[in-house]
Amino acid sequence: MARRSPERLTIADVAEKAGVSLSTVSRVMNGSTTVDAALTQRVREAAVTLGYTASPLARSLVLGKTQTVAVIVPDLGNPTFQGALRGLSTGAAGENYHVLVADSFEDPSKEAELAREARRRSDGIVLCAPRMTDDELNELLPQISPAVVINRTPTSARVPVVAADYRSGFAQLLAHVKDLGHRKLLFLSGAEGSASNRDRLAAVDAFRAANPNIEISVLTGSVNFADGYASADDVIASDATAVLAFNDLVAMGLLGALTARGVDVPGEVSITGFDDIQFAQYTTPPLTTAAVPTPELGAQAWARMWDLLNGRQPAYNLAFGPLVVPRGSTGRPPKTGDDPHPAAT
Amino acid sequence: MARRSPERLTIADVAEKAGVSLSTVSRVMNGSTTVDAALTQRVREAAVTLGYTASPLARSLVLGKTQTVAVIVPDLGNPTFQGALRGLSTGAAGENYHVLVADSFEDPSKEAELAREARRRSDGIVLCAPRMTDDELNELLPQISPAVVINRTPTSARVPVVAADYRSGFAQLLAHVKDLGHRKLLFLSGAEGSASNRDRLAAVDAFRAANPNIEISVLTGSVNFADGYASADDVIASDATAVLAFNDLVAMGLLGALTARGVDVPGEVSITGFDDIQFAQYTTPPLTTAAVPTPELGAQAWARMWDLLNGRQPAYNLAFGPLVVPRGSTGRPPKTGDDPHPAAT
DNA sequence: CCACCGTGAGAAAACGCTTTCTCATACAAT
DNA sequence: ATTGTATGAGAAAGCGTTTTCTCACGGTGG
Repeated sequence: MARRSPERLTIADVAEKAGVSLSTVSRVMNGSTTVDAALTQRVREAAVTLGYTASPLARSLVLGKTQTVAVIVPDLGNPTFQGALRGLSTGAAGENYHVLVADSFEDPSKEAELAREARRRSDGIVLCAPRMTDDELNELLPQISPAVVINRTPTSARVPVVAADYRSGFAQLLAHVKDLGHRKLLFLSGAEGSASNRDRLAAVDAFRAANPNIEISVLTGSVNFADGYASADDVIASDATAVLAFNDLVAMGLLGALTARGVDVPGEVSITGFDDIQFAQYTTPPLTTAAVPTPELGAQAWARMWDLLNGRQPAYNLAFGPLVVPRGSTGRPPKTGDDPHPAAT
Repeated sequence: MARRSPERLTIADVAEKAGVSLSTVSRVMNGSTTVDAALTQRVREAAVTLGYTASPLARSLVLGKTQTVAVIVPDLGNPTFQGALRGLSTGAAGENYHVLVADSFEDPSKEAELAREARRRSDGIVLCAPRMTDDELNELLPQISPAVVINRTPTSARVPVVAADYRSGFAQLLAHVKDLGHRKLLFLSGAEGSASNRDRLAAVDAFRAANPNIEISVLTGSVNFADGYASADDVIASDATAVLAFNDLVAMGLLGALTARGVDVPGEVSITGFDDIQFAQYTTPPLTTAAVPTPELGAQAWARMWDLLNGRQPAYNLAFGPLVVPRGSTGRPPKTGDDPHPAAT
């Protein structure tokens, strides 16, 4: 709240100074035409010399809108959500909207309450809650409407969705390593029950069905650097020739650990990430990954929120098809005797 | 604002259901002891069955506080501010405070107005405004009090400051490359007038005075990847053997460009960054840099804001002395005939 | 010349809460 | 029995706006 020591400036002060009633000042400030030109002028001057601006709080209370949207993210440290936040913030700023941000710290049990509370302080919610259950989500969404959901599609609630198509992106990555000749794959999957993880697993299942001769094992629970780093031993123990990490963070952690152990990438093991965060191109070797335009995700989320706020039918749901960016971390598998399908040289 | 379609639930509804007056409900909700136990119970039950929670807006208006702090950052895409935002958000969440975030897009002319507007919607401002002039800052700070400033020290206004000591950090980096034997240095400086850039320049000046035999040239205006990448030609044209980039982003961009041109790092040119962002250790070669604990910066900023909000004397100002993390991107300079002080082999 | 109407400005209600003020009740003290 | 004092609850006054309602004024038409 603004300082109250120098007696907060109120609309009454302006009215007094201009010699008119409160109502007239309000009318002038809100651009009502039904005010005499001379009075308008007087009020304007009074407001300027006093340095008056209406209290957003009082306006919000009577107008029933806060000029604010809230974003719920599971982890502010995650580049994906940073990108989305940035895109959203840019869009909101363009319409003079403010952004309230809340970090749920990957705790699905907090997300709903966080969202409800944030909703009361804002005009709408942009929700990134990959780990919340479908039931919770379906129950929550009607309560916090208007809402826009990022990176998952609620089963029942009708709500605008902006997402990266993790399934198709992951399918492309699988095809990429298959084309390179890998026949023994390992997927370092993310958090159990995370929506985008389910999408990746769906791609794995489809791939398995289509390629019975290719073996894919799954190791679960890797979402960040440390997890990737810690998985190195398991990766080595499996004798997979290609490891598909849940995301770039995991891939980079794994890459670091493997390099430290003297494992050659991609000579002995190929690694892929996901997201194409700004830094993926600077690893050693540069990381093959699937590119997700996160700021655009945020921008599109804002576009839909803006439609909603203006009572318009929001634009179509959107799924960005990630593009595979082949870089140095993937290559042909090492030639070993037990390769059932040796690549033609 | 919450939905008004299903007739927003108000304190009057609870009062009616419990058969008491509004005042009593309010007293119960705010933990006043002067309410009969039986009534308290009735009110509690009514509130729960109705699912009532007081409107934060109305409370804010009458209480004069919003339970919200605002952060102004110059660029949400910059890892330094992301880290600070994260640390701050964590601290605020711990006290049930909310965080409003505004991105000034590196535009100093917007920062002041952004801060003033944000201040009116919050109880305090955490300001990262490295490029605002001292005069503007000194004028602004009293208007938005309580405020905490990150990464610069206002000349006149008395305000808590939490900062990384860029000068000492940069001095250490200079010493590091000097010790390696470099005698011809290049500083890719940041935005003219940025506070943390001035600090680095101060370190350069002191270093020059102390080491007249070492040549340091300065190239100005690099703050991100692209700038670093674009500076490659200038870097090659200067025949410096060590380049100190403004920050890790610039260093990584430069590194990428030099690698692409076939320049050996650190064989031909050594490179240092600044900040030690999470990704600096994954470049090729890993980046020598000075580590700044950005989340801690945010956490400490919150601690001071919290003191301020509670009318306490805020904790001492804090300057984190960054630590040099020597990695692969720096090494001994190449031996050339014109080296006046060839390193002993 | 009077009734009527449009124009524009002030008074007052509303937004949903907190808190002070006021008052009724009950109990202890004289 | 009567005054005094806790105790606890309701009435009402804000907090700073917007907006509806009301009304005064001056000009037009009959």
